[in-house]
Amino acid sequence: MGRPPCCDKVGMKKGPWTPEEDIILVSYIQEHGPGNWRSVPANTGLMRCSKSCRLRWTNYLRPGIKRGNFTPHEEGMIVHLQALLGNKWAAIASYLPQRTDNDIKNYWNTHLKKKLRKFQSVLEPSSVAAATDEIDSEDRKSLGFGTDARSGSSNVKLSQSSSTSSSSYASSTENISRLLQGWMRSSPKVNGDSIRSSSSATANCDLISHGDGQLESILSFENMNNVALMENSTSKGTFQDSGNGERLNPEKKPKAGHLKNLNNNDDDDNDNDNDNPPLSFLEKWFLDESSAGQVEDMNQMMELSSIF
DNA sequence: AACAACACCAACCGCTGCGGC
DNA sequence: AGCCGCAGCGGTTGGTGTTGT
Repeated sequence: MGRPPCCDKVGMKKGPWTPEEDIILVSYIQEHGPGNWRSVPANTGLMRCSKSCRLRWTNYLRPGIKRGNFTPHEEGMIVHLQALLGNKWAAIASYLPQRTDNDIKNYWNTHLKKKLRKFQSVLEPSSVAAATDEIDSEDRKSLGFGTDARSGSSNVKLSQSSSTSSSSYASSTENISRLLQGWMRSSPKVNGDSIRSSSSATANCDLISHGDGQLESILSFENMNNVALMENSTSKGTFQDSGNGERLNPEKKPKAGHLKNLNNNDDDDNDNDNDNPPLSFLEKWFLDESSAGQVEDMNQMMELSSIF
């Protein structure tokens, strides 16, 4: 039994969104702000269910979304966080504010899982020699196994087709997003700082190419600190985009129990959360792990990943 | 050039948990 | 206290583009 799906309503449109629909949705949200999704179809005349509207907004139209290739740093973050959190894509996405959970999930399923598998198979004893040949340097780098100094830019092309399916329409929605960036700056509901800080952090992420240490791309102090600072500076519930605040605010996550679990509930009554940034556990973890035992941890991570 | 297989990703589906009544 | 509606989340699917034969 159960409740009938919200989209069963006769006349509800499904499938890809058209630019016109996007514009309607964006204009509406521009005017009323995100949230109260149920009222969106009714008030806009869109023949879409509320879920569909929310999804379209959060995964595609929301300003501040970065599309296209994942940087090695982002990859590393995802791998690391996935090992930590499991398939809690929303939680993972909260640490990559410019990426949606859907994006990360897709990227994990289509790229990273394979890479990790490849790594794992290659790391089997007796095949270590072959490993260096089988794994291309990009994989090595993005998975955190360091780069050789020759490999230059860290902004490697991760997937030959990560942008292949970007249709002409995709770029038009990018335009919509760009337009919204302007709106965000002027809208009182919007915390433009979050976007700006995110952008700067990402810019830093893009610059990682020290190339000498192992796990550099994953565990760079600088970059972790960027993320942490970013979170800290905005952690009082403001680390969110103009949107409904979902996903971008780790403090909201306890709903799903992600970080609460992480923080080891021994202390979770200890309501000094206001003093402790939500990332304290992760920060420590990252920082500790980055300073020692990196390879072991990577191996451990690989083991964890093998579950999938 | 045509077809098949593969890869990618936007969108959907169904479940869960929270909050209001 | 229990029910109901909603938002959010994670898994899955289907359409489309790309690559290989």
